[in-house]
Amino acid sequence: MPKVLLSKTFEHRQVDPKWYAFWESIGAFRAMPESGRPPFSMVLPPPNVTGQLHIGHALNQTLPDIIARWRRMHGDDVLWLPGTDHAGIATQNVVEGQLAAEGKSRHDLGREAFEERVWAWARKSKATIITQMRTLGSSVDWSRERFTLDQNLSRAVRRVFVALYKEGLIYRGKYIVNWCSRCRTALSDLEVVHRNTTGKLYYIQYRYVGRDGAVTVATTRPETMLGDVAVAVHPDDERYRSEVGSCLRLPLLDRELPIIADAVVDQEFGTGAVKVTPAHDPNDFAIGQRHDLPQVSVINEDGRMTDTAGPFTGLKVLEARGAVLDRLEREGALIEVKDHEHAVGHCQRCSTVVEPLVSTQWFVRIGPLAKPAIDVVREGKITFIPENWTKTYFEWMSNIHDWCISRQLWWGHRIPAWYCNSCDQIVVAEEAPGMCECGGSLRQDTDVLDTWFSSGLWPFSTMGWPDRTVDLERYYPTTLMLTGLDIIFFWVARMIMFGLKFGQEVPFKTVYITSLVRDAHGQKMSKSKGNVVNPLELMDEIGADALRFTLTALASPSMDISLSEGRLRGSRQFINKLWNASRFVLMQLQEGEVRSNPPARPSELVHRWILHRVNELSAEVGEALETFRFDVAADRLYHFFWHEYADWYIELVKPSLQETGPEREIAISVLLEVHDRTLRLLHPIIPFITEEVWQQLPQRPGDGRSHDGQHQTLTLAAFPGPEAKWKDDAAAAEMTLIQEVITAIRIVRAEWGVPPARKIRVFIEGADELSQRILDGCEAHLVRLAGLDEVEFQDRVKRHPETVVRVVRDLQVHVPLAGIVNRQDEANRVAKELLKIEKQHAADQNKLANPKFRERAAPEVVADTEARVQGLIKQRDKLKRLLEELSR
RNA sequence: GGGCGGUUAGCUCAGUGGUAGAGCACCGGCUUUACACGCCGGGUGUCACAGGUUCAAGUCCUGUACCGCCCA
Repeated sequence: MPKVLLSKTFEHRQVDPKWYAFWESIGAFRAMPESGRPPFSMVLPPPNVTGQLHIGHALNQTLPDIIARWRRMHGDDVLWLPGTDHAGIATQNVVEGQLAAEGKSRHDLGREAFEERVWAWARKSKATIITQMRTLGSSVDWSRERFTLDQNLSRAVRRVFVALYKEGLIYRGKYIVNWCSRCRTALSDLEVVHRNTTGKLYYIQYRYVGRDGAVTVATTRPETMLGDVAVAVHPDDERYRSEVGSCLRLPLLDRELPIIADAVVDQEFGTGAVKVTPAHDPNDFAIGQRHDLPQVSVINEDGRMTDTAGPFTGLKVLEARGAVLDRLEREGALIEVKDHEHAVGHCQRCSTVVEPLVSTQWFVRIGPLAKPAIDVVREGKITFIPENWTKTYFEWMSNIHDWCISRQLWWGHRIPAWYCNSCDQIVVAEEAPGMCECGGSLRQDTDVLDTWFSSGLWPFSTMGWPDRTVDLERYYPTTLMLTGLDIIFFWVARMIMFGLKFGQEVPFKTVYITSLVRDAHGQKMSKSKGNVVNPLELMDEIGADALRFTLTALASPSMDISLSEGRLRGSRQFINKLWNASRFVLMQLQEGEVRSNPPARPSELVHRWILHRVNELSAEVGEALETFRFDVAADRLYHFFWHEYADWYIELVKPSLQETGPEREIAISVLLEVHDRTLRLLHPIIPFITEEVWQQLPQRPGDGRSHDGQHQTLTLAAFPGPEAKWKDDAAAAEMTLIQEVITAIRIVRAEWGVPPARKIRVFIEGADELSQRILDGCEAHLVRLAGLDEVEFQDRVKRHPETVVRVVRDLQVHVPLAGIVNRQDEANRVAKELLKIEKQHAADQNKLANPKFRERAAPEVVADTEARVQGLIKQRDKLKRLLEELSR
């Protein structure tokens, strides 16, 4: 009595959560520092608590999960440490948006209540994200979950801040920064996104002081002229050389401006003379420092004009621009206006135009941290994959500026600096100091740190640093960093800098950079375009495995992923195929079927062949994963499972499964062996369905034991590697011949419309001793898979006018089709094939006729070509004879 | 402006200097009791374009066009 154990369709909605809960309950994903097994660790940039995971996260969870599961099956002690990031400005913005909807601002709540509110949101978001990660199947160690604002992680932040401050690598000062007037905070360079904008270039005339004549300057931001303190020209510019040192009068405000020479001025831009506004332009700020110019601030932190702006005080920047232009025009100082394309900086989080302005902030002196971080990559201690990201990394790291780390936000790590209310002492300390040396009371800096300050510490702060913990000793440096390209600067670069500085070592050895997931037509997903794919909805529809398989199959290096419907459908169908083939296998088992090992070398060709193939597959998949070719691994597995194992092996083995005795026993043992191995190879990519099936297969007692020895799980079963004993190239070659003969007969049937149910006779001519032996042994297979009632081998088959003949290598396959075949049509078909063969033959013949080819091509290539030509000649001659017979 | 990547079948993409491939879609035929999310058969192509290197180029080099990303 066969036992049917699997439902007719794969119910991912029931199956997936069941196994995730099981894995967690047996501690399958827990790192075990005392295990003595080789450690493998990943601490990846965590998702932030602004909301939920998107499809890009699905990719960046799936790929490391494949690696983690694969390494775990190899017996490594895997630590994949999960967590979430507080994402200061982003999360604050989300909650502020919610407040705005209630008609409130954070100031209405006050700092403490607001922080409470953000915490509440963060907890909610975290819960959502954790659910999503479980749904995806991420095999992380939840017992070690961290959040960037956890107590210990905050302590690590303070420790680092204090240490860098003491070393002079953190300083406080008044410099020009990027300012978002909506978020009311400073931003780092990375938080400013540049968008090409068509604006205007305004030409404004500044007259000389005390004499006739004028200099025209060009600017895209005329309102900043109110803060001008000089006009700069290039020292080599002949047009202005003699004017350097003269004075100009600033229109509207009558301020006197010297003409200065500075090599940074671009002679090609505008008139070659530029206004200098040190308080509102980073380049001008630098010029101002070189020439000891004053800073005149005319825009304040609200984005309005300051008192210094004279008649324009209180106007918003754009209003001021209009008003300034009006006045300039009336005074005849506005000479010309041109369209001008340029990049305008916007706040990454709220898209407000960023205002460069001078402000007192905290900075990290980045040079001394960047240099070693560049060196370790140059020395190969850290490798980027794909390799070309190395260049991007170098490019950015070599042009890096001091990093503004203070943010005027309420959500984040409060800066551990205190100011004395009595003197101008600043106390920087890990814990709140009592009072100032002078006895004065202290107040803590109200600002928080840039989120990415804590990002840099993530690989080791999560492991307990600054304490010397067991985890830190064992799992740091981590083995692999895997993340998106947009994270290289925010996280990866900072982790390398801080890792070297405080972890004493590189934080990871390999950095795998994933691609962007786009929509079906390669468009970037965005809410405004409405093409966003929600991974949870998608998984609900097709299951996590189908989504994972799709992402994996498309994850080829450096290529963005277009999430095409066709690919998703293909994966779902593959999962279905896997399910049904598994059902078939289980249906063959008897109650209490015991798992026995297949014989070392079965006598049946099909068994030797499939064992050889699954063995080769193990090698290919292993190698693909070693080299991060996720797409190759998925492709090989798909092809093997469907088009070798299911299409051929299962079909070929069916009769043996109906038998009793040794024939069936051997067939079952091979079938189970191959099925089991394939499930293991597939498991890292599609964990749920493979575990569901594997649990139903009879197991060897020792396989996949959980850590406590109480359970068996595919997650902890050994990942198959290639084994010499299964290698059998002869079986592969013999099987190919069988497949070619069967296919040839099937083609004849299809071409002549022979109904599948109708059995036909076939004569095979010209078989040598070897192929005769092979085919003889597989006669039953030919009969079954080609729909025959008889196959005969003859040295010389008598031609019959209504027999179709196909040439397969040295063989001629005769298929009598009396009453069906049309001689003329068949003659045309043979003529067509002959033409193709002759064309190929001519091409190869030409090659061989070329003495240079024989001289310079690799000997194997020449030999291959010669062998091919011999084959083509034989085929050609046979086809020619056929054609003659048909034309008679 | 600088850097990087891409252009291969209708769509989404692999491709190691040596006879152009996969999935989906499509066409023809099938209730072959694991699977119609299936089975059998079918390739539908100027490998963006122009030069070059080579016995041999989708693959290497140079340039052009278009698309995209990053940085300024």
